[in-house]
Amino acid sequence: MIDLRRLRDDPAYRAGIERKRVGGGLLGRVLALDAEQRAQRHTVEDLRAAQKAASKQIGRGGPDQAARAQATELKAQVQAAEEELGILERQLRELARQVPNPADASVPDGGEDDAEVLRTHGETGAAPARDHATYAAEMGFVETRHAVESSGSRFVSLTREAVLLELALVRWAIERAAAEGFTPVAPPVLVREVALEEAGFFPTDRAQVYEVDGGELFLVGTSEIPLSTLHRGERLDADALPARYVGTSTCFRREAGTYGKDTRGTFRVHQFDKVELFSYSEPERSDEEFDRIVAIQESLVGGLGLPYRVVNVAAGDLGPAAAKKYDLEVWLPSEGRYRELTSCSNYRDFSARRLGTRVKRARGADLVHTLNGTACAVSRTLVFLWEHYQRPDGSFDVPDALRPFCGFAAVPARGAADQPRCPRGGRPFGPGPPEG
RNA sequence: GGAGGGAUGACCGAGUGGCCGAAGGUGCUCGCCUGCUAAGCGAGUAGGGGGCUUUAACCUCCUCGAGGGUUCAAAUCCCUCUCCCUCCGCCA
Repeated sequence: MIDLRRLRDDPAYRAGIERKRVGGGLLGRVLALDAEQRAQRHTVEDLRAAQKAASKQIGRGGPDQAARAQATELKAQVQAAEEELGILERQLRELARQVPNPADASVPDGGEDDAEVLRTHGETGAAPARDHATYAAEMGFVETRHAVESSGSRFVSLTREAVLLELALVRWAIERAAAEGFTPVAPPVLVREVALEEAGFFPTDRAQVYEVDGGELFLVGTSEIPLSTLHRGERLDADALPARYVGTSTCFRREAGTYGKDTRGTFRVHQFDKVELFSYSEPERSDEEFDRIVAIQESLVGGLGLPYRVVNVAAGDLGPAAAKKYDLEVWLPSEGRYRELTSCSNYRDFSARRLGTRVKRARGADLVHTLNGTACAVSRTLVFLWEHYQRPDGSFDVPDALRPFCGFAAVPARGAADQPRCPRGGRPFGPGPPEG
């Protein structure tokens, strides 16, 4: 939710919203309704003050039929005025929640193709013998046929060593985040609508989430949602900030509107596990916190030895809640281009306003800023590992960072004939021979 | 799944129709006092919205889990919802 007062008083705030390609007229209608609503509020409050005063008089004096009749009349007026106010408030809220968080001044103009490359790290290489999807299938790291039969397209089973790699990635990312002061959380993956709404997802992203239990609950697309409710309705002491959490959960996304995109492999799937960083920050410190999260992301992606670049996402591609977003894009050799692996967003006070999460100040309390960033999106990370860590002989080399967490250093090459019909197909499951 | 009890300020806790945004206590802040500490004494101490405004002050409305209702008047009565607790049943 945006700050209506700033919208009306602060031209820069409004300009930041307009850079997000807000449909013409929306802001004008919001401002007009806002003014109307405040005027009506004034009317209601005056009437209600009169009614309360009259009511107090009755309480003090004895039975007085005339005073009661007058109070009854005032009551009717208050009710009528309140009804009008209620209508205006609902209309205003409905419109206001369509207004996105303004883009920061440092965000480039434009859309998907206008991200600004900030820095590049690591050497890009030639395409491997097999792309990630072919390789994963050959190695028996994924099972797609039966997963698709039982669940549909964009569902896969991870199989054999890939399962241990997944656990290793999750464990590694959580430990790294914990070492940076992030408290581990394994939150619920089913949430009420209100949680999505307050986290800044509804109404815009409604088509992206799965409904469960007749619409009572929703499967989260990211643990950011339950993490954002951790301090809902609280006023935090300044010394409790920044409050940092690292969540791990399965994430569910409908991926509506992506027909035909990234249909091979596990690059884009409906269900995946993800480790997510989330910070609550004092407002004046959130830029610092943002840089800190990005630094952690770079150390994670860099720690896997993947060549990446950091891009400053353009205003039109930010999404409603983010004021600023950096993506880490990793080189995908088979496609010969950088693809998004992680991203970090500063929501400023946009979701804190609905969540009611504040920090105590000498006088009063201010809304906190919330930030989130991917630590490790497992299925997509595996895509990059499968291309960057397949050796010429077809074996798979486990990145050094993960070896202590998965218990093997390599997986021997396997051909098409080596694939089990299913994971329990009578073939030995387990780590390959120790490296060296 | 069935039956009952509960949710009040930073915390504990009183309050069953008006003088209650709310006793008392704890905590916290400031002051006093006492070699230091502890104790003691005095004062203060909710949040949010709107108006006005440079800020503050001031005015006003809302908030006693959430939403709705009754009433001139609701923390208090009624309804719905959420959450917590106890007992019974069921399943691990």
